[in-house]
Amino acid sequence: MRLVIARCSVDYQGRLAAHLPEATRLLMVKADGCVAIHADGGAYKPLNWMTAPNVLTDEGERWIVTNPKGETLTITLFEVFSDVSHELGDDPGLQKDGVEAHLQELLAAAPHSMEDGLTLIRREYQTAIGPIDIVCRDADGTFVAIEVKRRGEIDGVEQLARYIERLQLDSSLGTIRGLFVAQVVKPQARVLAEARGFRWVEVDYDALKGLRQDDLRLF
Amino acid sequence: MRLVIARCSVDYQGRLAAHLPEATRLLMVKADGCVAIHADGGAYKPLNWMTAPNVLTDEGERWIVTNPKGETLTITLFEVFSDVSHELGDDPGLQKDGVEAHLQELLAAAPHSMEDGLTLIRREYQTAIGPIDIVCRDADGTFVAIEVKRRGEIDGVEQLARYIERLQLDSSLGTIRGLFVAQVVKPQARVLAEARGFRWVEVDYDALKGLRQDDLRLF
DNA sequence: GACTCTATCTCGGTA
DNA sequence: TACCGAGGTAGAGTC
Repeated sequence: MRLVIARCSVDYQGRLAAHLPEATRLLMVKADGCVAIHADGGAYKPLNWMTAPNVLTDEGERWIVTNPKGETLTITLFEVFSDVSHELGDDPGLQKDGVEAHLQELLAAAPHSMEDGLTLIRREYQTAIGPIDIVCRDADGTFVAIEVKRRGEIDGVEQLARYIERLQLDSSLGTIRGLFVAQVVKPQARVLAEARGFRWVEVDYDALKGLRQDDLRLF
Repeated sequence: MRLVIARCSVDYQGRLAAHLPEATRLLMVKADGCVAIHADGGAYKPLNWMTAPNVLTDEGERWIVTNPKGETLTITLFEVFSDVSHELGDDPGLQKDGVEAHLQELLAAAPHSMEDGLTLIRREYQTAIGPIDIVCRDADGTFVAIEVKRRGEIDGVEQLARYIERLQLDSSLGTIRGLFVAQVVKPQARVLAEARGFRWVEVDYDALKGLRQDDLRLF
């Protein structure tokens, strides 16, 4: 990684046209060729950038970055205050915990935590307008389409409505009802879900993790 | 701005939990207090970060960043390779050209490029739930509500559906039909638009710009 | 301040 | 590879 602090102006021509007037900024060049131009505020997005793959031509007082799509980033350097390079090596990467995918996985492994008597049919059930998170069958044998969110808001309910509408058209599953599951279901989402005839349930992520721990201990 | 290159590990506890194992990375601290941790690849998003407002406690081998929402970022430093600071000052900011606003402007100036026989009624037509990008009248005198996107995806179709539903309630415009316009309309969005009874059209931004040039030459 | 929508989104997954 | 959805989305504009 190369870090240059310099007074510079920048022009980008590509998906849009953009210009940065002369000022002092940080130029960051990563090992994979990515270039980012940062000001001293406004995290974390750079003012301007170019993503890999690209080619950096360093003519000293002018850098020209081009990529295969024909986009160009032109940096004109007026004064360089600092220029340091350091080899960082590969990064082992970020370990995340608590995202929607994980929540969905835990729920699929324990459908009863959403509603008594549910049995899993399938995760990521494909339709023409996208996958339904979880499909189950309830105690009466009725199909239940389940939308999982970390935060249950209106657009999640709409998503579920679309899927069910679609399923009714495409398939011969008979009656399908909707179930909206989230760690927190916002008031507006509750109202809309009920208006659409869907049940909604709040689930506890940490309790689910505990459940999973118990499962692991059993086997 | 302070730039530290160090072997470190990082933990974030907040909207989710995340952990970065020990490795060499760039730590960027901006004048407004924002902290970002970058690896030597990947545009332009940091591996981990904390946005302002926050408080950085520098205990030498351990940095603890906390914000008013109760989120914490803990950075443990094992070895520091470089540590430079530089005052950048305020940035004049980015000047952009060529985003959705511009596309909308070009289309409003040339409604026939979306559909033959359209005449412009109004741009940014206000409703209780937000503005409709463009409202036109077609050859038969029917009102047409138009949603403009650079990339036409499902969200945009839903947005159009909400506006039209709202318009039908609020106004006495009679029948209103929807038109979904984008440079690219994704397959799922096509399916949903058709299911909702909306036409969809793909338009060419560069051709529209050419059109505008021609107009300018005429006057 | 709360809400809405855009983005040169980025990033990861999958067909 | 292209497409699609999630995001600690961030950031800008509006009410």
